[in-house]
Order: sequence, then C-alpha cells, then structure tokens
Amino acid sequence: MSHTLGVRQAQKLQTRQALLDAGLRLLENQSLSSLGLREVTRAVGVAPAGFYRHFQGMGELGVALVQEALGSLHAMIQAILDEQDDAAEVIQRTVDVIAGHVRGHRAHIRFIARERHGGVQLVREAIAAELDQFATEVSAALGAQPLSAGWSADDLRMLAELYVDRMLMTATAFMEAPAGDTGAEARIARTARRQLFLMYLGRRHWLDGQVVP
Amino acid sequence: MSHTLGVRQAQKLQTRQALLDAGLRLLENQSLSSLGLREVTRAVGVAPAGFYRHFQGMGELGVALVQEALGSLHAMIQAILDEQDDAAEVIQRTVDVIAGHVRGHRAHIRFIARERHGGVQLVREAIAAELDQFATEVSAALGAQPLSAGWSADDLRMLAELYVDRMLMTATAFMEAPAGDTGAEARIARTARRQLFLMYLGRRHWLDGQVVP
DNA sequence: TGTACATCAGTGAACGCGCGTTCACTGATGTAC
DNA sequence: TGTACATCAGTGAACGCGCGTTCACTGATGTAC
Repeated sequence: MSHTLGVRQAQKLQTRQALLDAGLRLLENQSLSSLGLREVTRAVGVAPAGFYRHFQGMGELGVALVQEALGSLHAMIQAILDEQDDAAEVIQRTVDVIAGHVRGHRAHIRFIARERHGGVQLVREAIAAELDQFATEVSAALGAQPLSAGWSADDLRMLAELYVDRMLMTATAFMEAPAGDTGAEARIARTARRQLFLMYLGRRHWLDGQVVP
Repeated sequence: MSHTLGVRQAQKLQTRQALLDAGLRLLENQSLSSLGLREVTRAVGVAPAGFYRHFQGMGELGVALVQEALGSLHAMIQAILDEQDDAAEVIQRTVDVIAGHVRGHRAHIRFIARERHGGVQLVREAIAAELDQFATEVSAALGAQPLSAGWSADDLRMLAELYVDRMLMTATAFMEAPAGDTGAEARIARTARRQLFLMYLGRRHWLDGQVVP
C-alpha cells in the first residue's frame, strides 16, 4: 500500500465533492428545502440513485455543506482573533479579512445566511452548534485581552455573541453587494468599521460604574 | 349602499386571509420556496384553482405575509422609539416589548428571520425594503435625542442599522426559545439588555475624541 | 319592490411533468493465495 | 506475477405520487331599470 487512498475511494470522494459543489452552486437562487436530489445529480452527470452512495438525503448533504462553509470561516475568525494591535488597526484588518473571505467564499456565506434560520432542522442545528462553538472561542480570546480585566464570564460570552453576530452580518452584507461593485463594498466596510468601533467604545467603558440593566 | 364592503368582497377577503393564515402556519417547519400552492389550498379547504383569485403565485402570497409581519413590527418599533426615560429604563422596556411581541407573533418573526435571506427574491427584496424604511425612521428618532448632538447623518444611519439588526436578532432569539420556557426567555432578555447597554455606552462615548476608523 | 341580466369567487376535472426511492444489474477495483 | 473471487460505486428502468396550471362551469351576489 504505497498510497493512502485506493483508486476506488479517491474516485468516490471526487464524486461526493462534485455533488457538494453542484449543490452549493444550485443554492444561489433557492434554499435547501426546495433543492431537488435529481437537480443535483443531473448537474454532476450522475444517475439519481448514485446520490445515495454518498448521502442519505438532501439534509445530509446540507450538513456537509455547513461543515465545509464554517470550516473556512473558523480559520478566518482565528486569524482575526490573533491580531494584536491598537483598536483601530485591529478593526481595519478585521473588516478587510471579512471582505476578502466573502470574495473567496461568496456561495458559502450565502448558504450560511440563508440556512441559519432556514427550513431544514438538521442544518439549522448544525449551524447553531458551530456558531456556538465560535462564540466560545471568541469568548476565550477576548478574556485573554487586558481590556477584559474584571469582566464576568457571562458578560464575556454576551460580548462574544455580539461579535460573532456582527461578523456574520457584515459578511452577509458584503455577500449581498453586487459582485464587482467596489463602491458598495467600501461603503459596507466603512459602516462595519464604525459599528465595530462603537462596540469597542462600549466595551472600553463597560466597567465605568453605571448600573448595568 | 349602507356598507362599505359588499358581501361578496367581504367573503373574498376572508378567503384571502385564510390562505395567508394557513400559509404562515405551514411555514413553521419549512421555507417559502418549498411551500406548495396545493398544500395551502388544502389546508383552507378551497380548490387549488381558487388560489389564483387572490394571488398570482406563492411569491405574491409571500410578499403579502411580509407586509403583515412587518406592519405589526413597525408599530412595535414606533412604540419603543417613543420611550423617553433614562437609558436603563428604556432598555428594560425595549426588551420587554420585543419579548411580548414575539409571544404574540411568533410565526411572523419566524417568517421574517427565515425569508430575510431566503430563496425567494421577491420576498427578500420586500423585507429589505421594509427594514431599510425602519432604519430611516429609527435614524430620525435617534437624531432627535440630545445624546445625538454632533452626530453626522451617516453615523446616525450606521447606528440605526445596528439597532434594527440587534432588535431583529433579539426577536429571533426569543422566537427560537421553547414556547413556554420562562428560564430561557429570562436569559435571552438579560443578554439582550446587556448588549443594548454596551451599544448605549459606545454611543455615549462616540465623540470622545478618538480617531474613528 | 320585482325582474332580467351581468359579474365573478370558487369548482372539479384534466393535463403533462418531474419528483424521490427501489431494485437487480455491471464492471472496474481490490484482495487472497 | 497470475488467477479466482469479493466488493461496491455507479447504472438504468420502473413505480406511484403530488405538483402547478388551464379551462369551461355554476350559482350566489350585484346592478339597472
């Protein structure tokens, strides 16, 4: 055995990936719950029955797409969290990283935005679980920063969820902009930076002594 | 003519409303793009062909649902904006109003959350247009507050969008909580209040002299 | 008020179509010796 | 290396089914006089 994957297994994986790619592409103008199994196999050039060699049904394909989409998002968020600089710089780069990620993964972001509250329970749950995991990681990263001295775990979590939501919203805004419209992108980026900055200011003054409701 | 609506027209409206109600109910576990015309007429007890007396297709029914759903949300937001009190009180009441609204309009909130980025373009656009209108109104209301002295129109708009997004997110979180789970509701409310408070602190210190990125 | 005609919300049958799923199959890849 | 058998990814035909849309219709409601 000089190779890790036999020819057969490699070809199977290739077909599986083709199904995922075709599915994601077909989801540009519809949601998962209306995407047909035959539609996907037709796009790949495989017999409908062949689909079942890879997924039990469309729901399972959807969950696989969640993993694909959020896997790369995960790397993006880690990259952002590793930034160490003054606030304005970090915000600048955060928004740039999001914009770049969307340019490279438009369909994935669309899929997540669409199915986060979509009609397929299995997929909704998979997305929720991954975003929850993100929030946990963001919470830990925030907690390690000097700015978070004195914060309760509860409040860190609250802040982390605010950030995760905002990043996803920003990514979604970029995704919805016409593909090559740099003017629209610049406007979205500016708004996103200011929203993040406002949150940063709130964070900075969190322990100023007011009564938190 | 002693009545404003003839018997015939009144009955037609009643059927139309029954179609909307059935549609909304059937959307609890699926999204609009997979909801069938026959499914809706069957639920109402009307022949499939009768549907076309009211809507050109499912997309048009969806747009009507957007108007229904966002009409009541609109009233809710206006009520919130009319509040005049110290920040903590306003935040308290805002979150309570949202929680109450979701209790009374769970299906509507679910519909908006699901279709905001969903697979039916006409509906997505209708929702986007209404939310844009909300942001404009919120922006105007915020601008009238003393706390907004010195703010540019641009930054007010940025803040308004942040608020609209956050309210919708909060409503969605309440909507997703198990129907009678008061513990979960209380946790969501607490988080929502703190997130709003953090935004308020950011707003308070917006003009403190930092370089806004 | 009564009559004759117009309107139109809702019917029921029919259509062609694509769907998801099943099944026994084929033939290339893998394995044992 | 060569041979005999096992595996299993992908096939192609078949199925029953519900779909959206059309059409001529019916009969209650509305209107003109």
